[in-house]
Amino acid sequence: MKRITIKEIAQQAGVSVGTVDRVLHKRGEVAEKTKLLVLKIAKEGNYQTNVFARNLKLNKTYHLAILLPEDNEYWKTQRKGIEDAASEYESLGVQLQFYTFDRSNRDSFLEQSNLAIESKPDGVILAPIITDEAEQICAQLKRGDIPYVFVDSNLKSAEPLAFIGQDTFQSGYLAAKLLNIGFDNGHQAVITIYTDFDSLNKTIDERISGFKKFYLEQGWPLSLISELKIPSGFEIKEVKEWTINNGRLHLFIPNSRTHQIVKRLESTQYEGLTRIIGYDKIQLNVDVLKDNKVDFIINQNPYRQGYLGVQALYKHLIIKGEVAPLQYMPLDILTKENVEFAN
Amino acid sequence: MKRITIKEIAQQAGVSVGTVDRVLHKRGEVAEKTKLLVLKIAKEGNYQTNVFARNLKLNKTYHLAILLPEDNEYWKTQRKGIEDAASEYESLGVQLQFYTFDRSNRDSFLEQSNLAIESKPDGVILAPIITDEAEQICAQLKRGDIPYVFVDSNLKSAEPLAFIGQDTFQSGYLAAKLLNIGFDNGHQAVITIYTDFDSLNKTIDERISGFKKFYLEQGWPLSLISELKIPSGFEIKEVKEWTINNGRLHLFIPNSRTHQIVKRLESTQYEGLTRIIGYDKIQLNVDVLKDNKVDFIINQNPYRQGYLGVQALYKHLIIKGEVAPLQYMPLDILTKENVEFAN
DNA sequence: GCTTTTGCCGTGTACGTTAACGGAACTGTT
DNA sequence: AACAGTTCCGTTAACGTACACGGCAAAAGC
Repeated sequence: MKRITIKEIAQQAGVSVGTVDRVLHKRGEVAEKTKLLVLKIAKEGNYQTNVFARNLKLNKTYHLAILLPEDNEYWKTQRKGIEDAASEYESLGVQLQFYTFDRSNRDSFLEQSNLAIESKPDGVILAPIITDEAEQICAQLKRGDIPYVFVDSNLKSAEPLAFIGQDTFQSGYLAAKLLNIGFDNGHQAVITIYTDFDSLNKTIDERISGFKKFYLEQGWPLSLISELKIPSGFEIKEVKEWTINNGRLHLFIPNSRTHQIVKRLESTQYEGLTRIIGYDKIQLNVDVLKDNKVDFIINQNPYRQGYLGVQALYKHLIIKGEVAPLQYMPLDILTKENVEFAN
Repeated sequence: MKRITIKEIAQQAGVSVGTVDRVLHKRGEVAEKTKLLVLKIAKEGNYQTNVFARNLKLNKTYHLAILLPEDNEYWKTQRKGIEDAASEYESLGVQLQFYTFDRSNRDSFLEQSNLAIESKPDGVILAPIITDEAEQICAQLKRGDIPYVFVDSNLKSAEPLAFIGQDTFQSGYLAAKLLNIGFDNGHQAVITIYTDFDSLNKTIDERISGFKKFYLEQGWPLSLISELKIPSGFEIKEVKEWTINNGRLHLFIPNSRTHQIVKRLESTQYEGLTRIIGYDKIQLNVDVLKDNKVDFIINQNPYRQGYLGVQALYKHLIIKGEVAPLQYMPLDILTKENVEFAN
């Protein structure tokens, strides 16, 4: 299907390209009658603006502000995806500006957000993990008509251009299932929680809720599930006590510190049979996975999240096309056997 | 980092844009001395051709020939990914032309391939599942300087612009692992093979090899593994005989017909305990997965394969950027719990 | 010496869109 | 009738690249 140009529209309508342009851009100053005529011809002629011509003319560089933490490999991978996407789109005028905040510090988030906003970006990618403050910031962005994309966590009320991340509740549900494959009866499980770290985190809560839901649905008593609260500088002596009845233990680690727990189990020379599941394909977790010390890792595809974040803004800003508002990452199950092929 | 334009290069070199253009396009007719000067300035000025300007000028539509089978949902999903990608890139001049062949018929492949080549496409996406003929075709494409991308299966010798698909061997290995989770000793397994269908298929062979490798590595006797050859219009009476010793059976279905096998098991009222794994997230398999009649499905991400195939050619033809030659799909493990989030 | 060939280079136009600018035609006011 | 204000529209110059075309000089040919 061939596409018509504004010049052709102008010819057919008996007006000039300037008029056609005013109609198509809703810049006013055109008689209702001619406006309708132009629109009619445009529609019939399958008019779509030529992306190349538009961007050549505008000759704009698109500044994307990236508002993320950087404290671990998960976030670094997320950044890597963003950088790779940006370098692909570099020739199309996409440029990045990173603003890094400390996710245990609300003020640092606000400070960096304000810096980002002051830079008057064309689009923003952010992880709204500090919810209240993120809502404030998004309200500001909305007022300034700056599109923003969420990665990692969602904040439905803030109505982002797109959310890119995982269904955390369901991932916990899946974790419970995987821990119980091959066992017909409900099994004892321990959830490890870092008191100084996970307690502020909605994501962790949702994973745990999903985990419990599985036990409920199976008709297993929730008393099977214990929560091990771990303060900073922890010891896992308590693990032994929880496994006396049958010597087998299920460990659900709802954050990315699986490797730490495993190391601790080793140092306390725990010998009961265990099945362990954790989150995030960071190198230390991959190591323990390959060593058969962890059975499953659920991957959040941080690289892809970052990549898709940039792509969403690219589509919105440059192509001016539709963007899927909800882009759920798959609930990737990683084992020793397939971890090499995960991204 | 700002980018220089050919006009600026021309100015600095004291020549005209025409000369700069001749240098950059290696069209000759320019003195060695000025050529070197121009290249030097271009390099120092970080020259990159403006994608918008180039494509506006060229005003080309890029015709991609898609050479795939269409006999089942797997291939249809693959096509869907291709179509979606193409519609995203439509405004950039990407157009598709489908050529559908019957994968059990060499001649139909050759016929469609030749049609595709005669259409003088700018790029080709194909599944080289009929290996010998595919090599012929690729040789022709190479002679015509037409870039081609492989999806689904690879053919290393043909040196495609990119291969996009799964490591089939490793996927079989993974399947064996998943079937044996929770069992410390080697377990009896049955592999189902469609004699009229799978026998020509290299992919199936590799999956089975990978499956066996797992047993070997565990030190389990290969005699545990039986192969059930299924002719057209099959009956699965034999299944019962293979499970008398302990009543538990592992089923490995190395193709996408898992749902058929399950239906047969039901109709023969087989009551032994089974764990079943198959391939491909087609609706019928999703149904039996959700019904708890199948434990795992390994997904090949056909949608993503198709999407990435178009993207690879887009990058090569329009952006003129680098394309990763080996793009392995993750070995996606699907269960009842996460199948909704797979793509 | 002249013409012809060759090597090298500049000019000009077009691709489709955008938006500033200016101007014609019309309306309303004094 | 003169003027200002409003509404509507056309003209034009970019944006950076690609390439056809023509042209000038030096080298080659007779």
